[in-house]
Amino acid sequence: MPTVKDVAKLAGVSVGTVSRVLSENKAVKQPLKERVLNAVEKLGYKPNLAARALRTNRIDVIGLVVPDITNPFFAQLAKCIETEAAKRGHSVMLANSHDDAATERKQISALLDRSPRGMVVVAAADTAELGYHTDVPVVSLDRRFENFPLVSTDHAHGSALIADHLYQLGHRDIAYIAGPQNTEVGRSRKQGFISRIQDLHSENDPVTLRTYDGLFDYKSGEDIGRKVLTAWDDWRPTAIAAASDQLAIGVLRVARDLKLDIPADLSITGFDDIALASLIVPRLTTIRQPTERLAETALAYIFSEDASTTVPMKEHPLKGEIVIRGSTTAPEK
Amino acid sequence: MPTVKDVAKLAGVSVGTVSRVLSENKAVKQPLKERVLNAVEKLGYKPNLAARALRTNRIDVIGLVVPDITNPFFAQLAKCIETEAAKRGHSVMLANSHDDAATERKQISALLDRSPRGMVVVAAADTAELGYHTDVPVVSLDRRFENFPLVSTDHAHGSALIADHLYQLGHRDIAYIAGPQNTEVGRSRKQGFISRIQDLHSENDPVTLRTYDGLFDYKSGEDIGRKVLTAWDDWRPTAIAAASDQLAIGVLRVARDLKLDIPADLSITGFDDIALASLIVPRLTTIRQPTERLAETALAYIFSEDASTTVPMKEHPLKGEIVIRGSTTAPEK
DNA sequence: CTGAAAGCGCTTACAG
DNA sequence: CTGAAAGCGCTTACAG
Repeated sequence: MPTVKDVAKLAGVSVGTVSRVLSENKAVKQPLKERVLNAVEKLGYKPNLAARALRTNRIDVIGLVVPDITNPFFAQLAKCIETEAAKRGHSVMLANSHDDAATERKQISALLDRSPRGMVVVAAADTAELGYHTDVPVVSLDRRFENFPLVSTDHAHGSALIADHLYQLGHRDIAYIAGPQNTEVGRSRKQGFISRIQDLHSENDPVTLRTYDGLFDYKSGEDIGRKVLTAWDDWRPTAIAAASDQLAIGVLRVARDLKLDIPADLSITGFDDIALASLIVPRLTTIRQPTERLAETALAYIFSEDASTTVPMKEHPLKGEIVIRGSTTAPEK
Repeated sequence: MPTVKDVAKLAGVSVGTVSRVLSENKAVKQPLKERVLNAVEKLGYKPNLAARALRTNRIDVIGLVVPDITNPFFAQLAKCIETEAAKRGHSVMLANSHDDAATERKQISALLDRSPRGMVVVAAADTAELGYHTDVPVVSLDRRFENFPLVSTDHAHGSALIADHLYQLGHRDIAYIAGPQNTEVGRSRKQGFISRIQDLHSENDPVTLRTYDGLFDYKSGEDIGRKVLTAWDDWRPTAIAAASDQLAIGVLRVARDLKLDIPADLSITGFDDIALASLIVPRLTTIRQPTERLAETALAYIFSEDASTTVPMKEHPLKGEIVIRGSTTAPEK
């Protein structure tokens, strides 16, 4: 592998000049610059990234920690982060926390040890405190990690869109299956839904809402869905709003087992718009998270001055949009 | 950040000794070793990975290039690779090739520039030649990249298991939806299926098999499924075997649109056993790929002597197993 | 068994 | 505008 030295020799300049040509580009005059570039070309020179990293104490890598890359939403997010990072010539280092605080901590410090340019973390649900003092800019994505700035969708807003949609269709008996209440995401989605329903509710035209807390996964959807749907002698919702697509799909599954016709007998909504949402039957009405913009915003922060100057980031959550598909309709009279 | 120097000073030894304690461990006598370890502890010393990389020309990182991390099977694979790498103290650098040869090439050389310990690549479908000459051990996973050693499932074997299963259920009119025929995976699965059916076929008890070529994705399943299922006046399969779960799920979707009862009217099978396969209704009969063992084998190769000595790897594909679920049953008389 | 020293390949003040 | 030189933090022959 050729080094700066080889390039310098071939171009008849000093290594400093080679280095300058390869970076600042200014300063160096045209004739020299050209000779260097030619030598680089001829030798197929590629800078040794480790040496550069040692010198500059910085590496063109973004660390990314997600709870589970197998979760379609996180995979989507990871893909967008990778794309955004690539735009800036950075690679991404991926680790799974398995939604476990201890593993998360281990993974984060493993990545931090490599002194990446920045760090994006989608926090584990049960994240614990662990006081980092690092120069690496860290940003939370989707779920807040510690008290690092958070880039996320406006969950309450998304939930309100769903509430509006169901209300407008005529639903007045609604069940809400919430995500884990030890997560900000779970809480804001639930809160946003409840408070919009409260706004819509009136004495003349009352809305009955029952909420159930679960996790974000399929299984939770199945379990809670079964509970809700087999207690019909008591009370019967005409619509179930779930805090995630995976929950919604779990509910859908149970509903089908129970021979219900979706959406005729029961409307179902999700949240996230994972790829699968439009592949199941019926297609799922849901909230589309702006994943590209989330990734873009997270990386923009990392590369911004603010990240290094400890200026707290202005957090303005990004709006999602409602995607109305076949899983919702007006309730039967 | 403390350095070896600081540790050495505090422990009253030379930096060489510190380094030795941190690596070889042998050689250094107990009393000194202890002092060093104490100093490390007290200072919270962590080695500078860039410096180490510069010196050893090696970094504890595995590069991983997949066509699309959003594809559930690749996500599964990535997760297992990450887990295996972590066991050996390595991090994973992830890149998506978007199933495009040019992007793949770019991503691979970007990762190679960082001189990782090894490189795992799940090739893009339309991979092109690009003659790498690198010291980094490269291994192909699932789909062969160039002529690097391949770790994969025995696709033909898996397909044969499906063929056996359908035949034993009594199916004699079968459609096979193949994956892309410009990929080894697509070809072996198709070939394995066809040849097993040919073995089963006899004059007295003939089997009719029609094959259709597509991609591995949902959409292809929908498109081809529709074509096959709406041409029933001509010929009617009682079972459709698809070359991937995603294809199968696409077929399932169309079948439902056409008011078919699965499996009563039509049996459907997939391949891969992605998480989704057991979440849809009905659950999908499919071939489970041994993802953990695939990841394990790929990394074992990278860390083996063979990888550096250019000894060609013995490629023995790993057997998958059939998972029989609700999407298959005996055909109606 | 341990220390002193060289050197990995860069970048960047410092002169001129 | 360009060169000579120091130094980033390690590891590893080389002596002793």
